Amino acid sequence: MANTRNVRVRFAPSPTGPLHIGGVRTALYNYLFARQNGGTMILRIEDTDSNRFVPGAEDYINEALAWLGIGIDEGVREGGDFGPYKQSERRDIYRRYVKQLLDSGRAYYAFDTPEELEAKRKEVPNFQYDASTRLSMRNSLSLGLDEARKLIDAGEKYVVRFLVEPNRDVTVHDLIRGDVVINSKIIDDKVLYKSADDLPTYHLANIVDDHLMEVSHVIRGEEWLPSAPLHVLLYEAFGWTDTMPAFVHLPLLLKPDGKGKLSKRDGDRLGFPVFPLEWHDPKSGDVSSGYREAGYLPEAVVNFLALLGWNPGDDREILSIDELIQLFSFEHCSRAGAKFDFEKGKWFNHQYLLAKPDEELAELFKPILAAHGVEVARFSDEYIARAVGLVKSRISFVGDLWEQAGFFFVAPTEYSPKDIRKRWKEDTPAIMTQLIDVVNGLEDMTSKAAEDVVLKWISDNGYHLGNVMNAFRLTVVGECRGPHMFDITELMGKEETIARIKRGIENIKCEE
RNA sequence: GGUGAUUUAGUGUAGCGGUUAGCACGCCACCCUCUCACGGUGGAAACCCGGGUUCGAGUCCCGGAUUCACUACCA
Repeated sequence: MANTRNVRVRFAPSPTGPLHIGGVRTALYNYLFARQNGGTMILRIEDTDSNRFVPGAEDYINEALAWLGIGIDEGVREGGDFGPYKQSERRDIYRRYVKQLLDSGRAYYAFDTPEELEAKRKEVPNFQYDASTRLSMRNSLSLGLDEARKLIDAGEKYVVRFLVEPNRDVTVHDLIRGDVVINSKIIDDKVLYKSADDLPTYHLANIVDDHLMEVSHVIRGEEWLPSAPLHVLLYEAFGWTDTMPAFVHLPLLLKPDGKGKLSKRDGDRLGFPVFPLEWHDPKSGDVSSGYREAGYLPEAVVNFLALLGWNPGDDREILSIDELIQLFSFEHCSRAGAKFDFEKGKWFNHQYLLAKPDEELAELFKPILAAHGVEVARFSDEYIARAVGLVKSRISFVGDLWEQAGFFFVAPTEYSPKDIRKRWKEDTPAIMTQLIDVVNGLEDMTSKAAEDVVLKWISDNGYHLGNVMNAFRLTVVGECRGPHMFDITELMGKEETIARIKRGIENIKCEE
């Protein structure tokens, strides 16, 4: 049944902080699958833990998904026929279904306090609230329903627990892992609802919402695999097995070094972002770096993330969002966790930067120029775009543009000592003085034309090509690197070129 | 501890009984070259271990080990 239904998937984050890059990938896979099948992508906010609510987190999620181009069809902002899409606004619904479970004897009231439970866990090693222990606890099964009602009427706080029958093999059919079978005896009587805040826990809310929202495929992280059997049991208890969604548990994103799941802290520890957008923690005031602010292009992040745990089945790596949508499949999802490789991410960004039109990169460069005190208006769009075009093969991030192309906008005030030592000889100032005349006499500043003249002058005078060219470069760029020399001078023009050579002669002192 | 998942170069992965085990990032060398890049060429580098099945196993089966996740009135 589930296979013939309309594809409806959901991304269901908790607003407990910034959206983690692993969560972004889960959202992406949901999105790709939805688009591929002409389905619906739902964004559901799972805020059933009132204690962990973080202001700003929901906005962050929306902004991050929007930046990455992960479109949402139904959600808090988008609306839809299956709302509300925020769990804290669905209390009435959950109450109704909790009652259904209670009435059918599939759940019961429990009065044990968190303190009592903690004490029990200390006292009994590996304590589990289940068929073997529930009768020794304070609940409507051990106390009797009448007694339980009295306690509730007296205002005692309670929870509703799911009654799990032991010793049943529960099968979870996972689209990338096959059948996973586990025995129900290792599942505890999970808390489904807490009277203290009149809210369900994840498990209940999740199943009810997925059912009501007619979700066809549950695509989520592998950390949910152990609780999937519980979810299957819940679908059974509700009598919804016919329409139970298909399960897909994605491999986790792991730390690049060491062990374990990629965590919030790894970013700043290892020097790369683990969040899509920069995040300012409202409580601690801490700032965590984001891909957007680090100069990543959203298409590159999407492409990189898509390939972490999935492949198209061939050697292709640079894939547009449309290609990803077309090619995505669970069959080609890997099963093991993927270590996050920052270097590869950098390479992807580089590829996308190379492919991006110079004019677009120029627009991204302008604010950076301004931030460095450059009066951007003094330069034409064309000048900026051409400068960007000359250096983009050597950048990984938009932010690298300043380092690589800054000299097009500000003449060097310092010169690389290392390069001076290597290329600025005793006779260099004299040769540079001659070069001024040569450049001044240039009728055509076009790269090739200028190159022909200057190179001929060098060879006619028997000068050392490398030394002269690098000294020239030193005066114009400030160090011995950058694009083809005559591409630079073509763009800068005769006047500026000569001015820089003059400044170089005055300011560069050879140190023997 | 228990349960489940997992396992091909440093990393991400292809492979779906017979391949010199492919690709990409990173690394090294050379070429290009006025420099730094880009690009090109080449190189080092992998089937977790042990049993089986088979003429033949990275591919199938069993056992072990590994790593990861879960084991909350968190998701």
